[in-house]
Amino acid sequence: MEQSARQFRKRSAILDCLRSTKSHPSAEMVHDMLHDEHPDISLATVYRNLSLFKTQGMIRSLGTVNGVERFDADTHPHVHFICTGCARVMDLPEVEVPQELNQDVEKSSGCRVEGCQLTFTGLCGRCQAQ
Amino acid sequence: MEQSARQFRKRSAILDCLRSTKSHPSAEMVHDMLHDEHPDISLATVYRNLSLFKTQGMIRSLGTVNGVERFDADTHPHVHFICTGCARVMDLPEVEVPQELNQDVEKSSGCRVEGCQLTFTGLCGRCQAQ
DNA sequence: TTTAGAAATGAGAATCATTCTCAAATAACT
DNA sequence: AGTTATTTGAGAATGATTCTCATTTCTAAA
Repeated sequence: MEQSARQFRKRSAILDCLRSTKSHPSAEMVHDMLHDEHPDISLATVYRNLSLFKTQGMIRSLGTVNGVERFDADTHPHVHFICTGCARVMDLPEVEVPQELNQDVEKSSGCRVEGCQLTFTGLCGRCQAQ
Repeated sequence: MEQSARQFRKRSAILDCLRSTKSHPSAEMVHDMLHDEHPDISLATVYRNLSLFKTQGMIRSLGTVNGVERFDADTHPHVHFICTGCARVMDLPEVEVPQELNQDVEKSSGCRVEGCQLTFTGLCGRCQAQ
């Protein structure tokens, strides 16, 4: 039996929240953002469902920033910038992801490539001004 | 006064260990590898010195794999492959890092780029065979 | 609609990587 | 040797994440 969107209210609220933000939030940030609409949601439920979505390939993990895992509902290949000053994570939609590299990697290493992550770090404009 | 290599035996042992391996180890892996030569070294000292080297730019962090931070003494730009099966981290020396992207990022985003990380994930040859 | 079984959730405990504290050891410089 | 600054070991503290289990919510069939 298929799951309808309405059946698991908390679950879909978590996914909707992640899909409607560009902040690449952590589990705790998602929990905070949901607080107004779902004040009774548990942090464990947020963690649980983010893990589930991740294993299902519905969302991606961007790795950890300052020891905290960050998530992205946009699973299309794109580039990120992480500010070492304020820990913001931003998309860099203008930057091309070199898709042909996947082939190179598989050829030269014998590894089967399932994902690719290109991330720049440095100071965002806001943090440079300070 | 400069620090000679011999002054801080534990510290330089940690750096030497990281420089002499291609396994991109975690703090605990470094601690284990040092056990024969330095059975009295503390895990806290390994963590402490890896953090120090990182802030000094002598080593790089590759981010976390399964919740554990991995380190690399090779600070030259190069590409990594992380196996989702066995958590091995490998260099991909054959793959070119597109250096000119740094300029593109700074131009289009206004961010000051200080680092760049290109990482592929998937299954290594060993894990594909299983 | 009721009911039984399955899945999801909340609350808080447990886990585990990492950082911190502080006293002891070691090194540098007189 | 004596004095001071740095490094270290041991274990406690921290903090993000996961786990447990009782409760709630949903599903499917009667």
